[in-house]
Amino acid sequence: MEPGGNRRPRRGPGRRLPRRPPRVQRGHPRRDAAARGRTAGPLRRRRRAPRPARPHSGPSHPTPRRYRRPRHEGRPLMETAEIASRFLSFFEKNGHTVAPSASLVADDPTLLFVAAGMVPFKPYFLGERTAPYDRAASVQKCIRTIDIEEVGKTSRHATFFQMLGNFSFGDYFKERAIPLAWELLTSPVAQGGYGVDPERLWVTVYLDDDEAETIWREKVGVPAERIQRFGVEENYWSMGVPGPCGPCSEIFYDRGPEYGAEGGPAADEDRYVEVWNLVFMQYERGEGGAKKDFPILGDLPRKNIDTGMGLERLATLLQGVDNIYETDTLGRILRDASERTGVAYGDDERSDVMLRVVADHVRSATMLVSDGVRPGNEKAGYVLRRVLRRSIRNLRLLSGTDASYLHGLTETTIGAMQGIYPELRHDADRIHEVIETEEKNFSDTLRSGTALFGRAAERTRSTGADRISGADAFQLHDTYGFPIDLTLEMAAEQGLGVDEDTFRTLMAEQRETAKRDAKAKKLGNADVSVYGRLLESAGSTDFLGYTDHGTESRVLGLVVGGESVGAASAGDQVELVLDRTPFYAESGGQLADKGTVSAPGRGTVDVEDVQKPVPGLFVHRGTVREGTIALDDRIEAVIDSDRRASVSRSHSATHLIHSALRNALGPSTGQAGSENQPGRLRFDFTASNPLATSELSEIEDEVNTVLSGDIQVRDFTTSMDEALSMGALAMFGEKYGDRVRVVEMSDYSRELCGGTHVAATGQLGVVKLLGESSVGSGVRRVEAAVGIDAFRRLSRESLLVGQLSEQLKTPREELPERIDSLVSRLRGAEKEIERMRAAQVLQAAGEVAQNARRHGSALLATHRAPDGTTADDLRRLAADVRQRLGDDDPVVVAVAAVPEDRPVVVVAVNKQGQAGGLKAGDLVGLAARALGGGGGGKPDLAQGGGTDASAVDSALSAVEQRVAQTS
RNA sequence: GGGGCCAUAGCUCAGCUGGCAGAGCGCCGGUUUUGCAUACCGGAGGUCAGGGGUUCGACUCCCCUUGGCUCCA
Repeated sequence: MEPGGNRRPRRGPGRRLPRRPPRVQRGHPRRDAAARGRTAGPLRRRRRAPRPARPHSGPSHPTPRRYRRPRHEGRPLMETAEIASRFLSFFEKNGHTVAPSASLVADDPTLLFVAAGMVPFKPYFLGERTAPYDRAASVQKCIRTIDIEEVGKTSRHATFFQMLGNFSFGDYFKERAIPLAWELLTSPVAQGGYGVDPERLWVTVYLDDDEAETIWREKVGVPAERIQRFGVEENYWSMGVPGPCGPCSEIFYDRGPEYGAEGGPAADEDRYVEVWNLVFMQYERGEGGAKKDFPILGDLPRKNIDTGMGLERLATLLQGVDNIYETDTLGRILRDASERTGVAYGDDERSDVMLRVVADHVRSATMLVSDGVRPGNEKAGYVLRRVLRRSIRNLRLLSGTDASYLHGLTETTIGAMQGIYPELRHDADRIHEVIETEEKNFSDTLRSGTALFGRAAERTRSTGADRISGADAFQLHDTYGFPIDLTLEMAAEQGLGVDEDTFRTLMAEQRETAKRDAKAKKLGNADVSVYGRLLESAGSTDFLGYTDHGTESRVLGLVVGGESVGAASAGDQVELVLDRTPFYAESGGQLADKGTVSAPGRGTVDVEDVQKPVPGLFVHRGTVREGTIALDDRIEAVIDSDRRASVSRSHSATHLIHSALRNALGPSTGQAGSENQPGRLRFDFTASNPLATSELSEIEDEVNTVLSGDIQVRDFTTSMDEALSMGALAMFGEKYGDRVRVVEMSDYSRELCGGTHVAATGQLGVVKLLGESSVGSGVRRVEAAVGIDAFRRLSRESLLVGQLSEQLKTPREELPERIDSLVSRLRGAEKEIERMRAAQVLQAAGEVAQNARRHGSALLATHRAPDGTTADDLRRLAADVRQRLGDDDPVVVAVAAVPEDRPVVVVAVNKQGQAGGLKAGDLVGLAARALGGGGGGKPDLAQGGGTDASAVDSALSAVEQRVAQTS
């Protein structure tokens, strides 16, 4: 850490750095170091020496804000949106289906986010699902946070990026993928290509992939000297599990001699930058220990193509700028951050890094929120929180103030990105709200953290140390979320250091325990592969439950204790996979059906739960009630129809409540989860404030009015686009482009939904909201009873009110006022009693004081108050008597009583008494021991007690003895 | 998934090794009559999140539940 803190990096004359000269004139430009990334070390060590102070440039001359525009003057700049649309139309022209970007939140439970362009297509490559097309192309949003610390320090690390990719599912292979990529890159701009100079392109192929090399040389015409061979590390792809694998071929761009040595990608990674990676899924790989050491089982029956080209990186090259942060989109955000904070870009490496971090993080946060992620303490929400808080922190460092720039920057980000993602504009209000709420939460954290820091600093100084301990710094970070860089900075401001080594050790320890734990958890996860294999052998389960409550079917899979078995017998916990099923598997908040699966004459299974551990596979969990059940058995599957009907009522009610909520709170209210049980439902939604009671009853009223209209409930299947254009509500993470099921209740409610519903809303009977509560920050929950359960509840409550009315002899409508008045009268009466009792106790004070006896110089007053006198009263009495006896002589007052069944004793001693060695605590301890207990307090007033109520008098005389001895 | 912390007046929070539940702001009343939070005096306001335990005695110690904050994965 540098002395003096770094709160205002650009302030202070010594820090001002000269603007960089244009890059071509630089012998060994600083940016090259940045481009070299991780190998270059922390940036601040590469800072140049400051230039002498600039000549005085006149009064009231504002600091010029400089931002280096991309170096493209004189030729048209191809904007990122244009690069993306060219990519898609090129492949569309070549027979590809354009697939819209999937949500950043991965459909795959093993992944936190979509981190590569091929993720949405993974099921097709793995053969889990049949692709609806042979060829596809996409621009895919991606989030990757592993390198979050590198962001801004290198030319290409970002937490959010977009991948251009074309995919072939058993259709074309190398012979077509290679020329297509080349054609798009090199064909002239006027003809829809990117117009890259072919002379600047190099390619690499895998060690033994002669086939690819031949295509490059003969079909494309790349000279042999610009083709290089790379090994497993760079040019071989596999997923680390059995499945497809194969060689890759990459296209590199030569940025020119000023960036490094000649000799192709093998020689210099900074000069030759990777542009496009073509993956040829050619072989089937087997089980293997190490990641690069596995057996090849043979050729894949259907070979696939998966390619990926980083949109930001391509834009960097096509726009002739130095790094991804200076391209049109990120550059716009960066420039905005620079203007808002008043910190010029290009002046100082450290503030440049911060500006880049802000640009990247604000963009990531905006995109994440748009895809439905909310800041939280785990998983996706935590990643979002981290990037948001890092941006706020960096903005504060840059501007040197606590001012908020996030709203404006988010707005700029939406403007910069809406060309590719028009939904951002539509979601703008919600995005702003989420981000600003988090900003406020972070401020609260910082405020309380600052107070805690102050205490830690005080503690440090009081022990004479000059460094805040690592444990304190870690506690601030771990428990209170107070960032370590802030601790360092504030410590420096107070002339203190921080024990960073210990801090790091503690951090490493925490990481270790979390990892160990995650590993232990893996054991439970391992059996997911069982279901993968089942899906492979059995195929997707046919779901008949929308229309049928029972069907004949066949047992295709049987799992006991996580292992596939051939048969199970009575008492076994089993998991069944059927050919087809009427059982609804828990999803979309709707609980699973229950029922039975029986093989006539052989055995019966009670089905308790149904889940889809992998998409498409229904797993029926239950217990074999009698007989046996075996693979290939012909069975009868029947669901519990009453339960189903009840759950369906809840689900339909959920849709009505959803609509009513949106009508009441506005369209930014989104569903955040739900659970439909028989007769009861729970609906979570986004809202920053609690619902007023009046709003709740309005919503309830609206729902019941609508349902009594007995609207037909209709469902149909359509395309996602069609559904959205009809205004159907979709949860986040819904797969775009797929066929979707829509459930509609005339124009009142229309939602994408896979669940089961009633035929008409009249079947719901009545919906009763039971209450509203908070689930977490920004998310609230309503619960409701539906149908007969709702009726019974209302009926019970009505009965209860009747009972109250009778007991209080008050008409029902007047109950609230009646209770109010009863409560306040009761309180008044209690206070009066308290007051009177205290007065009564104190009445004795005069007499007690008069009866004080003298022991030597000391005055001792003892008194046994009547039973029922409380400890509070005894204290008042003792203090009162002590005061009456004055300060002239040493005074001891000992009073005792039995408030309930156990005796209490209080001793008061005045100043002189204490000076003479009479301590209330000691005396009371003496008395309390006589009572069979203990006691304590302060030297002037102490209290004790015991269990033996008959010993009160001897307790008081024990005090008297001691006083007599001492005085 | 695994840790850490917190819950006290309407709000923000103090409350030490268990012994009388507090401050600031806000609110109400009075005096003052005002240059951007006017000053002064007085007052009301508490199931110390809920439940159990230890103890003569629990806001304080232990356990459970609920809610919130936070870190790591």
